[in-house]
Parts: sequence; C-alpha cells; structure tokens
Amino acid sequence: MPELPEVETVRRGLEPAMAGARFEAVETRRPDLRFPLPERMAERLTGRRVEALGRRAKYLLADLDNGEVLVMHLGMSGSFRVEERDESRTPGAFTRALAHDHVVFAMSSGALVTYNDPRRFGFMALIPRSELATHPLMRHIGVEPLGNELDGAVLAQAFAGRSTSLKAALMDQRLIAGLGNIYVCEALHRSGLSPLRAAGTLATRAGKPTARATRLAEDIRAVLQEAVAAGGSSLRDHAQTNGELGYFQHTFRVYDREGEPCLRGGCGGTVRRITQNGRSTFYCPRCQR
DNA sequence: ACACGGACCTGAAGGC
DNA sequence: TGCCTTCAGGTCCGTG
Repeated sequence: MPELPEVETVRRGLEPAMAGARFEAVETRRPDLRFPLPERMAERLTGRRVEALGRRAKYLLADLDNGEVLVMHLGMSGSFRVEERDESRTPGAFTRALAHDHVVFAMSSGALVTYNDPRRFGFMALIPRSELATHPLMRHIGVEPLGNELDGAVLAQAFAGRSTSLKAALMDQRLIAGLGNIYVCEALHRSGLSPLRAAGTLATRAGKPTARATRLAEDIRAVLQEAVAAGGSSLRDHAQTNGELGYFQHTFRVYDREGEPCLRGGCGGTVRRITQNGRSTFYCPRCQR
C-alpha cells in the first residue's frame, strides 16, 4: 500500500489508537518480516507508552516513553487495522487471526492494532531516538514534500548535474522523501514533463530555479495533498486502518491507464507504459516533454 | 553515477 | 479445471 499518502493515511488512522496509549500486550506471530523483528520486541514494548506517532518519508515512527522509537515500514503490501479490543481477542489468545497477521498490539486505549503483510517486505525496528537521524535507515532521506521545504530551488539543487531520468530522480528517496511509482507518474504528467527527460535539465539556470522545476515542485505537493485528502489510493489492498478504501485511484491521470486517452484537455494523446529502472512508467508522449 | 538484474515474498490476473 | 507467466504501492545489493 505504501507511498507517502498511504502511509500518512495509516498514521492518521493509528494515531487515536496509539498516541498517548500504552502497549498492554504485544504478540509477534512470526519472528521475521523482511528482517528479523527486534530482539524480544514484545517484551521491550509491553508497558511502554507511545508519546507521539509520526512519519518520515514512508516510515511510521512511534515515539516511546523510554527514549526509543518503534520504526515501522509497510513494504509493498503491509497494512494496519484497528479494532476494538474484547476479552476473546487479546494477544496470545488471538483466535480469529487472519492470514498474514504478523504483529498484534493490544493498546490501553482499548484498540487492538494488527499489522498484516502478505509479502513481508515491511519491517519493524527499535532505535534510540538520539540515533534516529544518523541511523542507516534515515540518514540519507531527502526533503519531505509536504509542507514548505520543497520548492523549485530545492528541486533544482537536487537535480543539478544529474544525467539520470526525472523518473529515477523522483523515485530516489535521498532526494525527495516518500514519492513512489504512482505519484511520480502522476506528478510528471501534471507538469507536462517526460519521465525520460534528464533530471539535470531542470537544474538552476542563472542562479534561479527553472520555471519547470518550480512547477514540478508545486505539482508534487498538490498531488500528494489531494491523495492524502482522499485517504490515499487503494489498488489491491486497503489503505485505511478501518478497512475503508481510499479513493484517489479514481483520480489517476496516467497510472495504470496504458492505451487509454490522455486526460489533459485538448491533448488527444494515448497513455503509454514503458519500463524504467525495472518499474512501469505511465505517461503521455504527446504532452509530456 | 548510473543502469540493470536479482533478491526478498505472496497472490491476483490473464493466456492457453 | 488447471498450469504457466507476468505483474504488483519498496528497497537493498552486486555487477557492469
């Protein structure tokens, strides 16, 4: 499920269940996801209080009252669901677990929070807060695209001197945090930029970011904000913690629309699918240059 | 620097 | 009905 809008949707769904609440019981139903779960994770979490639930790039960050952070990544197929606890459904006596339910948190808020991940590309880690910024997982993460930091100048700087494609540059988490295959395709279409164009062509000119870079920064922010407002995109999985589908997928202009007409007014082009860096790229060759 | 293939996993969908 | 291939929202690693 997870690009920035989906992860942010999950964060908002988990916040009332987890922020300010304690882990009363934790069940790990297998020892590993993509990586082994943290040593004695259940023990170490039990009794801890979540001070805040944050997000950085595609990582969920539960700040704990002992100075550690529970870092959670959803991989390709991870999801959380939040249910009301009842006596028959506490961890350790979880009689109605679904396939691929791997970790269960029983919170003092009365919520039962279950992590489900069929492909197990997700992972969890416990890291001291003081080491988070320099931890290998976080150290090289680029600018957050929501908020005010991302603008044409930042983009132009990030792209300077890069011969790699715009698609690859935008997918690179070291430059901009949280974009993935869908939203890169969508942002580039909004900006009328070819995913094949060299990133360096948007770099600073004469000390100022190009108009294209400024436009792209605005379109990235817009598409992400709209997607968050829609509760993310739901393709094969549920994005939201209450089981409801996000609906931004109905707004895709190019993603997964190979062979269909370009939705830019007056363009008349046809959406193409190509492969870049091993991933499908959808774009309109007519209006994206 | 960068492209590419492969790795990690499961499941859905399509072709035959 | 099956069996096979391909593809999927992510990231990491090795090899050119």
